[in-house]
Amino acid sequence: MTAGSGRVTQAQVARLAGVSQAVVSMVLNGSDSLRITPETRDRVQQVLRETGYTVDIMGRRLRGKSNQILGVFTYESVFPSGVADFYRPFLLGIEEEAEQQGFDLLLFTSGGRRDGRRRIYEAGTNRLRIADGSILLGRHNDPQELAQLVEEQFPFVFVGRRESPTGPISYVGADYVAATREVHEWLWGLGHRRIGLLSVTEENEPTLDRRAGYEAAARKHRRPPLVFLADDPAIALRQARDEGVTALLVESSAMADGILACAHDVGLTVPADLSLVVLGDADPSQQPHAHAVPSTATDWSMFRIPRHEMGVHAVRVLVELLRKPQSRQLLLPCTIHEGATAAGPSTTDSR
Amino acid sequence: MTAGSGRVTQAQVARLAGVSQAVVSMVLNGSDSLRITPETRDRVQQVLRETGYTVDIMGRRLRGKSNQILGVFTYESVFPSGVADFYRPFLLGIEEEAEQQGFDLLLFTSGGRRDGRRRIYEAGTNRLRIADGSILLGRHNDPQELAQLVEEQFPFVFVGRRESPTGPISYVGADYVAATREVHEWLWGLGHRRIGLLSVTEENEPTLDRRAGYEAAARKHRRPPLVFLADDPAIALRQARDEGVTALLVESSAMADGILACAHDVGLTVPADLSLVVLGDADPSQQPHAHAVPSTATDWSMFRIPRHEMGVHAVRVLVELLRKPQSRQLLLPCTIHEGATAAGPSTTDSR
DNA sequence: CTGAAAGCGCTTACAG
DNA sequence: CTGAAAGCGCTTACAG
Repeated sequence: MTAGSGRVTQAQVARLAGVSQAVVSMVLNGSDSLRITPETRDRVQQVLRETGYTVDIMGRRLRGKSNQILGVFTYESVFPSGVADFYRPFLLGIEEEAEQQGFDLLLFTSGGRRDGRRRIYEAGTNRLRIADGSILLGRHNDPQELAQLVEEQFPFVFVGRRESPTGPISYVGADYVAATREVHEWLWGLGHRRIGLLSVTEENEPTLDRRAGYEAAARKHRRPPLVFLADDPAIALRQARDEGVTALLVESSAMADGILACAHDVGLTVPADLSLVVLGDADPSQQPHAHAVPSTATDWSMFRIPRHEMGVHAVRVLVELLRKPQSRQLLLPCTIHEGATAAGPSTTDSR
Repeated sequence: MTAGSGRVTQAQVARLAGVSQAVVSMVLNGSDSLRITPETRDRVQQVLRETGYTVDIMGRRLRGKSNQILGVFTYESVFPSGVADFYRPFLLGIEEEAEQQGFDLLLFTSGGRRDGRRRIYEAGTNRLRIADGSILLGRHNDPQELAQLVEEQFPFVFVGRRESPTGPISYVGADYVAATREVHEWLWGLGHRRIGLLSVTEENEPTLDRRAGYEAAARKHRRPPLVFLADDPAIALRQARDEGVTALLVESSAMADGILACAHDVGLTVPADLSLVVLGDADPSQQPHAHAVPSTATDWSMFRIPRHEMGVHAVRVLVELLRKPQSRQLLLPCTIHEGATAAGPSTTDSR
C-alpha cells in the first residue's frame, strides 16, 4: 500500500486520515489517547495499518526518545573468520538477554577502520548515539574514546573492568582479583610455599587485577611477591626455578604454552616439579596460528571467566542505566578448574 | 568545556563565535567554505576546538533520510549455544560487506517468540521497517510473513532461494540445480550408470532444486530418475541396491550418516559397492546431538555451499535494492569436494 | 559574496 | 476536549 517513495511518514498518514500530523503521533504513543475521539483514533489506526507505517527511529531519537535499541560495539569484527571466537560467549548472553528485555541489537559496522581498528568517533561524531545506549566489548580499547564517551554522558557498559580518568565507567567484569586470590589459596592448601606470578609489563586492568589478587594473597601469608616478566619464557622460567618457585600463576594460556614448551629444557616437569595455573580461560584467539597442534590438548589448571553471564548482565546493567543514569560496576565470580597442570609440591619447601 | 548538559550543538558554537548556526555547518562541511571569510572561518574553528564539538549523527541522518542501517532477521537465535553454528559463515560475509558499504547492522531480538520462533510481524506491524531494508536468514521461514513483506514492498533479500505466490522475492542463493547436475556428471564420468537420489517428501526450495538438477542430468543421459525417499534409510538403501544403484546422491550429511550406518547390514561397502555424495556441506546444526562421535570424521564427497560469499552478496544486492527497488535474484556456484565416499563403480553396469 | 530560512520525522507543551 | 506550533540538530537551496 505504500507509495513507491520508500517510507511512510506520520504526515502522510495524517493527510490520508484527514487529521494533523500531531494527532497521528498521539494515537501512536497512546499515553494521551483519551483526548482523541474514538472515531478519529480508529480512522488513524486504520490508515496506519493500511500504509504499514513504522516510526523513523532518527526522528524519535532526535526528539530524545528511546528506540529500544542497544548498540554493540567491538573494535574488531564481531564475526571472526578464524576458529578463534573470542566474542561468541559474550554475544550469546547479550542476545539472550536483549531478547528477554525486548531490545534490538545494533552492530556498528558502518564506520570503516583506521589502523585496522574500528572507531567510535568518526570525524568527530559519536556513531553510537543511534542506539539508546551501547555495550562495548573487546580487549582493545581506546582510552581517549572512552574518556570522551564518559564526558558526553553517553550511556554505555563495558564488558570487562575499565577505568577512565574522566569519571567512573560502568562495567560488568570478571573478578580477577578474587579469582587469583583463590587460586593462590588453593595452591597454598596443596602445600606450595613459593608461589610465583608470571605477568606482562603492559598495564591494563585485567593484568593489574591479577597482580593485585596475587599480591594480596602473598601478603596474607607474609610471603614476598615473586613476580616474573614473560618477555622471554625461558629466562622467566630459569629465574623462577632459581628462586625455588614450585607453583607459577600465568596470565594467559598462550604464555603458559610458552612456559610448558621450555620446561623440559630447564629440567622441570609439570606438574611434578612445577605447578602451572592459567589465570583465565584458554582464549582461542590468543593461540599462535603458526602452531598446527592446538594447545587446547593441555588440560590446564585455570579459572573460568563467566563470559555468557557477563553478556547477560551487561545488558541488564545497560537497561538500568537507561532508566537511571548513574554508573554501575559489577564483578562476577570465576570458577576454578583444577585441571592437570597443578598438584602438590614434590618436596615441601622449608618455611 | 562542554556545559554539564551533555552535548555541544552547532547553535551553541555559533553563539560563541558570533555567527549563524548555518555558518558553523558550512565551516564543518567545508565544501562551500570558499564563501566564508577566512577570519570567520578561523574564529568558528577555534570555538569548535575549544568546545569539543561533535556532529550529532541523528540530525545529519534525518536530513539525508537514510539511516544507513541494514536489518538482519533470523527465525532462531543468531548466536547459538551449541557447537552448531549454522549462521556464522553467512554473518561473517554480511558483517564484512556491511562494513565495506558503510552500513550498521540491526539484529531483531526485541520481538520475543511465538511457538519458539521469532516473528517479523508483531501485532500486525513489520518490525523490520526500523531498518532501511533487511536480510532474512535461516532454513525456517514463514510463507505468510514473506508474502506480506512482498506485498508491502519492503526491501529485503533472502539468503537462499525462496519463492512466494505474491510476487518475486529477492534472494542470493546457492545454485543447487547446477551443483547437483555437476555431481551427476562427475559420477557419470567415473563410470556410474545407475545414479540414484535420496530425497525427502518435504517440498521446500532447496529440495526441489536438487531434484530438478538430478532429473535434468538423468534426462540428459536418457536414464530414468531413481528417486528414493529417506523416511527409513535401511529401506531406502535396500531399494536402491535392488535397483542396481551404484551411486547415491544424498540431500544432507545427516541423511548420509543414516545410510552409512546401515550400509554394512545391507551388505554394501562405501565407496567400493556404493558411492555416496552429499548435496551440500556437512551442516553442523543438523547433526543429531545424541551421537557422541561427530560424523565430521567422515570425509564426505559433497559440494560446498559458498556461505560467506552469499552473505557478502546479500548485502550488495540489498544495497542495490535500496537504490532501485526492483527484485533481484542471484545464484552462486558451489564447488565439488571429491572426498572419500565416492569412487568409480567396481562392476561397470551394462548400458 | 554572505547568512537567514526551510525542512528532514518526530513528540509534547501550549494556545484555542 | 482538541489541534497547530515549536523545536530536537542538522544541511542546503535560496533570498538579500
